[in-house]
Amino acid sequence: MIDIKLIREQKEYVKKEMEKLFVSVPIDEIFELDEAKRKLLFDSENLRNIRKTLSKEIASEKNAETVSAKKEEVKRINELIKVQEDELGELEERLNSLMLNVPNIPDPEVPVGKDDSENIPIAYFNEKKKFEFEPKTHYDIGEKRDLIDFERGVKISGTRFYVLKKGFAKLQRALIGFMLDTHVNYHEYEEVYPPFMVNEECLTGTGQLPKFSENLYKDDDSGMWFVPTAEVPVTNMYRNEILPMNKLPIKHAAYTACFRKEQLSAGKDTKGIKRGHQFDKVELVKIVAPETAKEELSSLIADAQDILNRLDLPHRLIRICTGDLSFTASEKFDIEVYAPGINEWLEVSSCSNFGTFQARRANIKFKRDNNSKAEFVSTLNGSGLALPRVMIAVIENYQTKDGFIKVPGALKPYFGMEEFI
RNA sequence: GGAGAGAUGGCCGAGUAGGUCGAAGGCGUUCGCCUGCUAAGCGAAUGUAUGUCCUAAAAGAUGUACCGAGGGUUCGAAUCCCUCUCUCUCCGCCA
Repeated sequence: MIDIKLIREQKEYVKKEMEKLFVSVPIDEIFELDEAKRKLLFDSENLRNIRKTLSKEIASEKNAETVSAKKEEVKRINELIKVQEDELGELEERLNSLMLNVPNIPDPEVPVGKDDSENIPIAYFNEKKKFEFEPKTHYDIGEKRDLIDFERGVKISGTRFYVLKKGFAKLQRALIGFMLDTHVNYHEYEEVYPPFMVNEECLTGTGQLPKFSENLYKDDDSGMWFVPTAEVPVTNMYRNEILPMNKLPIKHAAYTACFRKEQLSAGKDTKGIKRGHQFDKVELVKIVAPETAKEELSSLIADAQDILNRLDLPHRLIRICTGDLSFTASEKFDIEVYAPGINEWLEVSSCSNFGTFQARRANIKFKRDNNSKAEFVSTLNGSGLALPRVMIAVIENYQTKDGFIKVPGALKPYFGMEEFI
């Protein structure tokens, strides 16, 4: 949520920023609702003040007639208050629901562009590998060697589910361990293992709700939601908290499964394990003082990239333009890894700075010292990394001519004596 | 799932014949004094949200709300009533 005061005091500026996002946002309507709300609030507060005074007078008044006269007066005032506050409640509800759908304001450095075609690849890392043979796709290798079972995945769950077997199941497990270990041992993140199911406030707090409910799984019985990313439970660990400055920055690395409905047109991205309803991910989450957010974003990106560097995988960094920013982000970079079999750049991480946008929704604050007032923190996160696509990259980049996978050096400790999958 | 107890400010903990309670007291914290330094002692300050006035802004002044959440009774509720949530203890069940 953006600060309503921005709309109140700099309406035209906010409108211009929203234009950069190429979305239509009812800023004028919000502005007017806010005006009306404040006026009503002022009036009803004045009435309450009068009521309070009268009530106190009743308490000390001796004369019975005066007492009952004043009681009648307060009753009349209460009726007025009731009318005003009903209206106020309605206004606030409308205002709030509109505000919850206002996206974050982009950072000034984000290039203006209408959609993903205007994202900018800003750097390439690690050479693409040269093959003396035509590299196969991960799904060809997986099916041929019985390392992925797509049919049984569909049988037990449905479309876009698969079963990893043997070496591939182990590879995923090794990658999870490797990623967590790297972030904890070399990048100073604190590992957390959060619930995979959360209450509704969490999804509102990080901004998935109310706008994106159609992409989330929910258990109607308990009212709990399956996490679409570890960002949700981990950021919300600090919901409604005021953190002391010396706790910041908080850096967490968390493994979770992620669940998304991914209501794509049938046939898109259906091959392989690139996009499923359930996937594993190691997520990096930071809670920081606002003035450090931009440098923390840089180091977060570097931490995510480090995984790919240690695996020696070719990848590139993409700067996301305004039109392709996610709802909650003020600035975002994607990391894409190259997979030679399917010949695609695959998004394995999306690193975002949310500024105070999520902190406002989730009410996460900090105090610079004991006497200073609480301010909103900035939150950031990025995948570190998404498992299926790193799997694809490892499988396809490390394949041998005869369909085996050479274990990358960084993963050796997780494979013991095995050199090939 | 069954039975009982409870939910007050950063923490502990008063406060039920409803009124002057945003809330005693203690601890902690901050600032000042004192002291060779530290401790002790003394003094002061110390919640959040939101509105209005003032200001270039901050500061400041002032209003309102908040004693788990929501609703009700009343002129008036932390205090009474209802619903819900959570925590603790005991029993049952279970990986």
